[in-house]
Amino acid sequence: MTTPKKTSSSEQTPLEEAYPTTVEGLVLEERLGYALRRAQLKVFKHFDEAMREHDIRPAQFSSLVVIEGYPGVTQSNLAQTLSIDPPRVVSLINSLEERGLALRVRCKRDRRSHGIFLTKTGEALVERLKGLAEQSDLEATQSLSEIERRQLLTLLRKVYASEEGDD
Amino acid sequence: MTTPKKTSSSEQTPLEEAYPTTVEGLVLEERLGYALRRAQLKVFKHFDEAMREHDIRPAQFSSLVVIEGYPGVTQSNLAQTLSIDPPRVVSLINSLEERGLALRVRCKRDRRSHGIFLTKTGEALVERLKGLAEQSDLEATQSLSEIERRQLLTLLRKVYASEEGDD
DNA sequence: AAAAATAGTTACCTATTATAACTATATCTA
DNA sequence: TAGATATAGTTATAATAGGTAACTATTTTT
Repeated sequence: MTTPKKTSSSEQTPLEEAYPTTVEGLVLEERLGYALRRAQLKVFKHFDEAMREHDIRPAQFSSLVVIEGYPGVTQSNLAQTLSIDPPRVVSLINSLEERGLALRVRCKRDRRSHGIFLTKTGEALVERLKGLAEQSDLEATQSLSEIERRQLLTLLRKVYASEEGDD
Repeated sequence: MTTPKKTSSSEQTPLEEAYPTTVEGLVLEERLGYALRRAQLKVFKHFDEAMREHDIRPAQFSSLVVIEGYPGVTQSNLAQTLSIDPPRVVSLINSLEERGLALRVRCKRDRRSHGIFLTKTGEALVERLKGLAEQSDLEATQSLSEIERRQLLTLLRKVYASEEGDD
C-alpha cells in the first residue's frame, strides 16, 4: 500500500502518491455519524459471525429478546418498541413462526391483535443467543476496557433515549 | 399507551397489559450492537435533515471530505478508505461528477486508474456541508455534554480503528 | 347504525450492498 | 519479448432493508 500524502486541493492533475488508506486527520474522524457507522459495521460483523450457526439476523434477535421479556406483546407494540414499521414486523414474526420459535395467539379481548409468545424451542434458543451475543460484543470491543465498554453503552443510550423525535 | 408489565413466559394466553414501548430492563439494553444501531438511526436522521437542502447522502458526504483531503485519490483507495466495495464507488463518483462536484482525471502513470478531484463548486459545497454536519451532530446529541460527546467519539474510534479484521 | 380508528396484512417501490463477470491496462516470469 | 497473472474500473445482477399505500377485519366512537 502506498503512503498517504496530503496536497493542495487546487492541483488538478493526478498524483502519484496521494493515496490514503485511512481517514486519519480528516474532518471525517470528527463526525459522529461516521464513527457510529464504522463502529456499528464492526460490531455487526462479529454479531453475524456469532449468529451464523443459528441463522439469526439482528432484527430477529431483538424481537426474540423483547418477546421473551414481554410474552404476549402485540405486533404493533413490537414495532414501536424496536422503532420498525408494522409491515417489517409481519415478515419478522412470519420467519420466527415458520421456524417454530414463536407463535401468534389471537387476542380474545381484541380480536384484531395477536399476542406473540415464544415456543419452548424459542425460549431455549434465545437463552443460548443472549450468551453468544454478549460474547460477540466482547470480541468486537477487545480494544476497550470493561469500564470503557460500560461508558460507551451509557453514552449511546443517552443519545438514542433522549426524547425529541420519537425515534 | 398501556403500561408495560412483565409476566411469566410460560403463560401461553394473550395478555391485556403486557405491552412495552421501550426496551428498558431488557437484556437488549446491554447489547452494544443494539445501542449502536439506535444511536446511529438518530444521528443519521438529523444528518439527512441537515443535508436535505443539498440532496447529499452520507456516503456522498464522506467521499467529498476524503477527496478534499486527498485530491487525486483513486477510486480503489476511496473504496478501501471508506470500507465500501468498488462498484459502489463507481455510482458514487458518477453522481458527484454528474452534479459537477468532482471529476475523474485519467492517471498518466497508470492509465487504468483515475485520480478524483473536487471542482470549484465541489470545494465550495464541501466547506458548507462540513459546517452543517457539525451542527447536525450537536443537535442529535443535545443530551450529551461537550466532554461526553468527545468521550463518545474517542470510544467509537477505538472500536472501529482496532486492527483485527481489516474493517 | 354509521363513521372513524386500529391491528395486521399485502403489494409495491426505492435504496443499499454484495457478487460475478467483463475490459483495459499493467506487471511479472520464464 | 510472449504469455500468464494481477489490477482498476465498470457493468449487470441479485439479495435485502426499508418505507408507503391501500386493503380486510375488527373495535370504538358518536
